[in-house]
Amino acid sequence: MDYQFREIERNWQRFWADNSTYKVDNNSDKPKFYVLDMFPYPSGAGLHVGHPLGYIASDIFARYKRLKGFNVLHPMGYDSFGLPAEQYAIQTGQHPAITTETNINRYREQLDNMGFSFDWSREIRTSNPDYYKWTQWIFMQLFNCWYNLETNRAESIQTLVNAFEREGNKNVKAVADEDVAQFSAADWHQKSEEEKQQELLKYRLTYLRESTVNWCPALGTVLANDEVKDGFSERGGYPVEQKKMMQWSMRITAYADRLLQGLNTIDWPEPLKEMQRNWIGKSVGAMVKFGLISVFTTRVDTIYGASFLVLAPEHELVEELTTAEQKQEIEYYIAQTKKKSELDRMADTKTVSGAFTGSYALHPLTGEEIPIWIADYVLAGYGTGAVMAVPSGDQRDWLFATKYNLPIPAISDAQQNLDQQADPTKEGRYINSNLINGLTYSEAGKVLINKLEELGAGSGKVNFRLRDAIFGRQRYWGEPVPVYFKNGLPYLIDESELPLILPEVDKYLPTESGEPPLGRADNWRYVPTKNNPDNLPEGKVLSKGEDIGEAYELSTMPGWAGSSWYWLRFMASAQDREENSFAPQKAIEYWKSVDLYIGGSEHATGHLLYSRFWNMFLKDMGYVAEEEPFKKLINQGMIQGVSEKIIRRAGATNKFWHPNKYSSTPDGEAYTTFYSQDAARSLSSIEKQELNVPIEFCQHSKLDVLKYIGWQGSGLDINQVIFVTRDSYLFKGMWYGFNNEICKDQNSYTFFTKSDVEKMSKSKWNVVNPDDIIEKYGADTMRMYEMFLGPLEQSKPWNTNGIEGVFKFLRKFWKLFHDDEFNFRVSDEKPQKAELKALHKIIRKVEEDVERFSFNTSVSSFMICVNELTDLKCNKREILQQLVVVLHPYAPHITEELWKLLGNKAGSLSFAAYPAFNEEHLIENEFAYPVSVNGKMKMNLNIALNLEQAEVEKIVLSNSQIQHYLEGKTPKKIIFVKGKIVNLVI
RNA sequence: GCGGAUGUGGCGUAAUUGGUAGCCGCACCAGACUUAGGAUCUGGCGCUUCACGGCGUGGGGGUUCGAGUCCCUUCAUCCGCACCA
Repeated sequence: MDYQFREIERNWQRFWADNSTYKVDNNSDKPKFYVLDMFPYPSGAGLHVGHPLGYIASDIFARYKRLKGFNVLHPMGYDSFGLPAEQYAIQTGQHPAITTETNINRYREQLDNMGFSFDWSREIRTSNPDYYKWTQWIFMQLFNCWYNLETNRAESIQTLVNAFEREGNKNVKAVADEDVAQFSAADWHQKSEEEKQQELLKYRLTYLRESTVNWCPALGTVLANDEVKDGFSERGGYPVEQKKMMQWSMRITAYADRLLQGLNTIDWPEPLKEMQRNWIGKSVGAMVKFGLISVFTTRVDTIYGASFLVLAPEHELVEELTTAEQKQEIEYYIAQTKKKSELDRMADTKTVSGAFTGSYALHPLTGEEIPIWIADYVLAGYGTGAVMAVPSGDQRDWLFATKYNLPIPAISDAQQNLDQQADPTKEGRYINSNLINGLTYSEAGKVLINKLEELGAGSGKVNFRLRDAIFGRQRYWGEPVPVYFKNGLPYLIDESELPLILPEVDKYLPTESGEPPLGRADNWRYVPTKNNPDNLPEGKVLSKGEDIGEAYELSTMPGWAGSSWYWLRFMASAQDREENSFAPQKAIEYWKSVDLYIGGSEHATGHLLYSRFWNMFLKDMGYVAEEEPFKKLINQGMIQGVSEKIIRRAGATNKFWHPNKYSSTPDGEAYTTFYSQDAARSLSSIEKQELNVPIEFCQHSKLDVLKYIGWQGSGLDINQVIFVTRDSYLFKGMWYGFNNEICKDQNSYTFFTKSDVEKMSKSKWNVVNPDDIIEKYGADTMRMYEMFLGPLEQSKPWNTNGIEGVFKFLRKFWKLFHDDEFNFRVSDEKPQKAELKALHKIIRKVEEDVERFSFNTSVSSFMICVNELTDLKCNKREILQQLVVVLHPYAPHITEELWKLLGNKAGSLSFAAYPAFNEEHLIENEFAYPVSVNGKMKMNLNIALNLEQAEVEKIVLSNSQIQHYLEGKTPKKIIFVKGKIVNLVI
């Protein structure tokens, strides 16, 4: 039999499943290794060839590590809560759980097709109650904790209550809401229960607060900052506006510094770390009080140049500060600002505008009165929403001062051209700066901060750009928040009552009164078992609005909740999940953290930041073993689609004209024609349109015109289509005169298409389905080809054209060990030197490549290896036995089959030891290596290794490169190491 | 505007990390076998030149015996952030 890849692959996939080959145990003497993929959201479109790229890479690594003797955890699951299933539910009424289930089954089928070595016994779905039970549980832990800056970790809220009872909050150093007022122990004791809860809410790590949120009216929900791109929602691209709402938030800002510091301890791509650093946005500066108004500045040294203050139009003091005369102007300006969309405001960064409030503030150091303005270049959301304007040092302040004729005092002797622009220099010495006159930048800061602290007018302060994460979503298909309300205050349900199951609703839309969809659920009320002796009798169902119990929270958790801890759940084996924890402590101690995480960089400021945050919190609580969840991270590049387009004259219908030789149609406008790309260029004046054609009709930018015409989507009638040309020789196998012959039954016809790299999408007809590729070439070929395409981390377009090369390689490999009748045949003779050399070259190469994730070069090397063995007509058992192990991570099916044919036990390859590399087999007769002269310079020397020393010296002396260094002298000494020259002394 | 990355044949890429630039594959060309080839095998394939040779890693400059690789400068493309005080 020839290489029957489909049969081989199906058999092995069944074998692996039937034997649970890749089920992993939490108890093992072997060293552990945890390889994780970013689990997918199961969308309705299924997987295209771009999706598995990362999975293939991680699978190669996981299989490689297994062969190397590691106990490898390599799980997979589904991030199955999310918007698309809900949007679909709104349109069709189909329950999102059903949609999700269908999609998951489809995903699973596709994933199984590719021969991945996932331990499916550990599969998770974030929308399953036994999973989200623990998502809710973590939410509760966060709610029950506050962040103590003294110990720099999260602590139980009880320790905070104790402190309040003992001495109030004056010595409490916590990350908390900004509006916490000081109170004593006595004050605390006087507070009512509600007031106490109200106060504690300001400290909890999940909290409810009125805050400005990104509201997306089209989606009917709030969005987190990372879910908004350029003023539009990431999903769907709907406009997003700012709105004040009562919202759940997570106090991620408490971890800002640790999230920043931790980046230095993990092996992640530098660009991704940089993105997180920018997102966290730490800036070190000072808080300064100008009377009532606090400002944040990173350049406190420029304080003497502050000639006015600017507030954000939304600043809370604006109304108070506005004088009667200025009222109209200020109100007008605020109205104008509101009208400007987020986009306009971002686009226009060149001009500044503002209005004077009429009030003045006292400069804390000079005591001078300086005017207070408002302007929209100051953001309400950053710092204090107010800045001290230093026009000589900041370009925006300079523009503003110039426009409104405000003073621009120089503050440094190094500042230049202040009439042209601001000069933010840190050089020179300060002038006009009283306290710091004559000092340099590095000296000034301390002096000023000391003085400000002494005056009680300011202090050093670190500011972060990172905002707390909005946690509620006004949607149905998400985890219910395990909270009920009593007298308007949130309380946790009892832990024993988890999971709080998502209720059924009649529709997936907001209620008439504008509440989230959960407002439609009957009986969505908490009946506290402890507090309420009249607990509901069994079986009793409350009708809507019936007043028993307390109202549950109506919003659900955001999409990122379930994915912020899922790698921990995988640590629990299937039977461990019965236990009363998200994962047994023993399992967590064993697996610790993810050793290799592969996924897209689009999660840089979302998932990857939230996950680190939750992990750090759980570390503080002692639930996880390590501070950072993902030790090494690799971003696989995106695989884009290549769409093929034909260009035709607008309104063209049935007639094809091959335009290569002519610049106009045979009889002018009467012809409706399709043009090639080249023709389109030369005919740029004619109105034309681009049409996507299905890529399966194209190869190497050539369109199979007949297939295209026969395709329904072309809208053409094959019996009506006419080809016209005068250049009959252009067309192989057919002749078309100028006489409009009807085109039928022709084999080939060359029409070029224009290729564009775009995202894969149905509407572009450029989606490549992995199932089709596997059907035609097999999963092994597809796996290797995806790796062969280029470096893993690089984005690249998918191009099916080259896949034949990889396919040929596998078939060649197969045939090498089969005779002409396709019987498996190996020779038991001892391998020759050349054969061993080919083998050991690939052993070393693959080991090096896999360790540095350079999978593409390995595939090339495999091809070279098989070419060499083919030339040697090598079919030695000993060679194959080892070669198969090396190739296995890349092409698991064919290698398992050959392993079995070699007489090994089926399935034992998966854990066979990796063959040892032996350098002796690689020693070559001649090679180049670097040599130094006087221990310094290096040059390359080609020497036959088995020459006598004297002969080597002869070569040295005749080498022109070396002569250059010897300057005509004879070397005094030639230093050999292991028979090689390494240094020449002259 | 700030930050990051990338630039090598017709195409995807490779280069022992400063040492013969272009491995491997696609496409293309020629040949063999064949009734046939969208099968298989063999050979060729950076540009230029009949040839010897010359020129070549976006452009310009530098360091070095030697630069795709290091330094400076410039251009182009992509990504991220964007009035962050």
